[in-house]
Amino acid sequence: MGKLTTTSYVVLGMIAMRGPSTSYDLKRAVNHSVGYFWPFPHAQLYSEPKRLGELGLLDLEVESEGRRRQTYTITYEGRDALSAWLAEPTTEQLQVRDVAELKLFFGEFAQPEDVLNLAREQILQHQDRIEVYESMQARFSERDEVADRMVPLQLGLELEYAALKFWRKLEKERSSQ
Amino acid sequence: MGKLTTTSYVVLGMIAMRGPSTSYDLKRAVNHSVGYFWPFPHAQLYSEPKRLGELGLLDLEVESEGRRRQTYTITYEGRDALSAWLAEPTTEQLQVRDVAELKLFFGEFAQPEDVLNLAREQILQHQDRIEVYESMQARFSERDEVADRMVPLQLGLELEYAALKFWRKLEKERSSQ
DNA sequence: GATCCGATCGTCTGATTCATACGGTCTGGT
DNA sequence: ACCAGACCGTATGAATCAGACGATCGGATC
Repeated sequence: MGKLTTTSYVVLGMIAMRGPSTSYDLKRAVNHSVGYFWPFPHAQLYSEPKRLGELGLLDLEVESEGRRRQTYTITYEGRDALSAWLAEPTTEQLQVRDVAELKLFFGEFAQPEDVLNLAREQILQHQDRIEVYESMQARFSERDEVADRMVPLQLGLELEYAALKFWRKLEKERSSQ
Repeated sequence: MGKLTTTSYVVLGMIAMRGPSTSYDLKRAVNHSVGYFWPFPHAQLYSEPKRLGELGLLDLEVESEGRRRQTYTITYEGRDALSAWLAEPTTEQLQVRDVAELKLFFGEFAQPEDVLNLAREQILQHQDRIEVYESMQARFSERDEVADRMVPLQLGLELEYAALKFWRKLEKERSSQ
């Protein structure tokens, strides 16, 4: 009932980081940062802060002019909850979900050229994503001194590199046959 | 209504690979292979084959002796559906979900030693997982000639290596301060 | 300043997925 | 015969999901 999910902590953390924020602010901020290793639908950025408000972890001030809109601020209790969570041992495993790998796993039932196409698609996709990560890094390092925020992006990037390298190798092997 | 999800194709693929299988067979097979890059709750391995049966993609034979149990076999239609899916372009992105990265992202709100502990935890977890992957690979290469099945495990392994290397580096940096 | 349009913003919905508890069933040991 | 512990299947309410929809805004145009 009053239980906090990982997504709750994303909300708390983002508001702690950014200062007072609206749901839409969060939505945009999440999109090109934390959304890359903790995806969830944006609708939760409207329902979750409301819940956290009721729990006393966020304060809210309504700007009633025009579009109804709430600005959320983190409370001391909110900060406490956040740092308590950060101090807890982390039991959850890194979780990967990738239909491309899946298709490769069942590759024996595909036409060889389908597997090859798959590899080529994946190469392009990973290249794109690497670009995104790198521009994100550039943006962060320009105007941000907090290294911790950049570091997970670094891991995301390395995972992308590993995947890219992998599919490239596969493409090479398959196309030379 | 009659739409197939990615999980449907996991079921189809597994039965195509293994031959006639019960839900429990699938559960065990999925656990230490495909479950690593397409996780889902095991209950779906009971409901989903039933649905696929109704769609004509699986045949089922009931062994009524003792425990009620169904053995599923893939039909020609099932194989067609599977290879059609394999031939489709893959739009879904590689998806990573990792609360450890999340905690690091919000690391500025944690005690420095909490971040260090996090890194140490992660190192152990990734080492464990690497062991699991390697023993899986060994098992596969012993008794299996189909290289495609091994290859995604290879990617999983590389992602784990990247993560391990990353956390090790972090641990080193932080512990020397 | 009236109108229009595309971008911005928030809410709602039903469907799917989820974790996990629970109840049966089997095996082997005493 | 009984028990204990593994094995197997189902059921349930809660959480999550995608994405359609509606409302609101800013500013371009006349």
